[in-house]
Amino acid sequence: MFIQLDFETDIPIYEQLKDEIIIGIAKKELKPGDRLPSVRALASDIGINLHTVNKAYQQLKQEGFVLIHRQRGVVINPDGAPKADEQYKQKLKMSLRPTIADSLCRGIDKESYFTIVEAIYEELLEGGKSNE
Amino acid sequence: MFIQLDFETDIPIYEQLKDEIIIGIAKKELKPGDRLPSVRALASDIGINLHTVNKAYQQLKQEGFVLIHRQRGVVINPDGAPKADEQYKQKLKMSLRPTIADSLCRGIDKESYFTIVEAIYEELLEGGKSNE
Amino acid sequence: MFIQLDFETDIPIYEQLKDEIIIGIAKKELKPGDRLPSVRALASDIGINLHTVNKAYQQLKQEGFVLIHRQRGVVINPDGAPKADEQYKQKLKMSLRPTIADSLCRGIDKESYFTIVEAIYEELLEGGKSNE
Amino acid sequence: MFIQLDFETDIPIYEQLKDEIIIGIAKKELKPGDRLPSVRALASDIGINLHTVNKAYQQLKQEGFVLIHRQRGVVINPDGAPKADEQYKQKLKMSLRPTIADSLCRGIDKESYFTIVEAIYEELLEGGKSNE
DNA sequence: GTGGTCTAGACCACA
DNA sequence: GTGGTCTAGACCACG
Repeated sequence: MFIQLDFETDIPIYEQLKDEIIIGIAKKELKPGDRLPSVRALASDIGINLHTVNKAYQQLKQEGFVLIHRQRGVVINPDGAPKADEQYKQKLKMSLRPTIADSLCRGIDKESYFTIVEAIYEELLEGGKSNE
Repeated sequence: MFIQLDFETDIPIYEQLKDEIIIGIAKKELKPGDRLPSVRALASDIGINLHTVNKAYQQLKQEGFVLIHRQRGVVINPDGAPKADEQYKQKLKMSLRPTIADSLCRGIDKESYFTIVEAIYEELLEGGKSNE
Repeated sequence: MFIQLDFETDIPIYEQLKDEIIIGIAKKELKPGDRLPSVRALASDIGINLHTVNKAYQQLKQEGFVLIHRQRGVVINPDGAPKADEQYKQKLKMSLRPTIADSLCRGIDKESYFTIVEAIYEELLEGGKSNE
Repeated sequence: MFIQLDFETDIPIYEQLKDEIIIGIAKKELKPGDRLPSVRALASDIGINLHTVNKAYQQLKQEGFVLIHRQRGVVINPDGAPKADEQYKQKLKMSLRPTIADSLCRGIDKESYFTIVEAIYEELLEGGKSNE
């Protein structure tokens, strides 16, 4: 489980951190019940601000990916993340529409798009074998 | 071609505007050579500042979707948008990975995801029949 | 002597027109004493506004490239353009510095730059053989 | 590194600012990785609006001269500016042609022109010794 | 502290 | 009329 951040992009660091952790969960490199490093440890490890790590953790908790125990620290939600409801799918669709429209304008047809998505699924599903 | 903006979300207005226009192009409601409203007209139409509209137009110009023509104002690029290269696909993939991982964690499998994407393509491709 | 205008660039049309005429003079396609088309003729010929052509002509007059006679219309200055003084050279240098700096940053060394300039001189000096 | 602006000329301030910074990079007064002043600092320093500085910075970013780094602010691109391709050279040539034609008409021959360009190169290349 | 966004209102150049 | 530039001042997100 490597955390790779890009300080030059305009995606906030805490978002990137969240994303990396969620990808880790999706890949099953992080399993329900697993402990995450402490805010301090992770911050100094990556070389970023405490608040930044904290913000990521808080949002992950808010979204149900992790639980924050006083004693045990931050752990991956043993029950797994909350299942997607219709509202989630609706938001997903809304967020996807602009990028799909953009790629469509640039000549990426449905098949090419699916190929790309397929590649991501493979990376997420197969990548889990080498469980870190 | 209706421009629908959400002033509550944290997506910048100029981004939403860009997205709407790109979707319009994808749906072929906006065709190569078509004129867009003037910054002032559109701004007062939507009820936002002309600089915000201008920012959207400038970025669309920069990305090759529109030309800013001396006489005719802002025009959909007659040559269409620049075709996607490998770099674009790579960036697309990178931007898609986190959302796919997120939905995967929430129990949306590949088939469900494809269904959603499929629905978007239908909306974009079929919507063109009723040209605005 | 073809006037080629680009309506998509951000260089004003009257500037482009001026440039084309000056290039014509440099190439000796336009010789001292030659008449230029009337404002009206040229405007309708190129499909631009009267005022635009007029502005170009006025500035060419102002810079000494042409004379505007009541009867004979616009003619290339029989005495040639005014010779460059030190002030002109100074301004030229100032205007060149940023582009040279830019190309230098992008890896164009002095030799490459000279090669480009050389090509332009050839085009201007040799092109005159086929006098329009 | 002094920023010298001319408020009389019709060259936009943000362009002059860009030019000054690019010249600074060419002269190696600004080296890869160097930080530029914050928009606010530079704006109040020069006595212009922060949006004007921002516009210059944004365009420099867009052209690859600087990165806008989350933590470190605006930084000279550590990898240097993107190398010139054929398209760049073509545009350079196009932009040079009118000024060369103009100076040619005014009696500046190739040798005189080269002398001027030579002087600029000396200023840019030698100036680096006295690193500000 | 940084840059990002949005607003408001001004003036100018261009066609 | 169009877009381009500049100013001024506000609020927010990020780290």
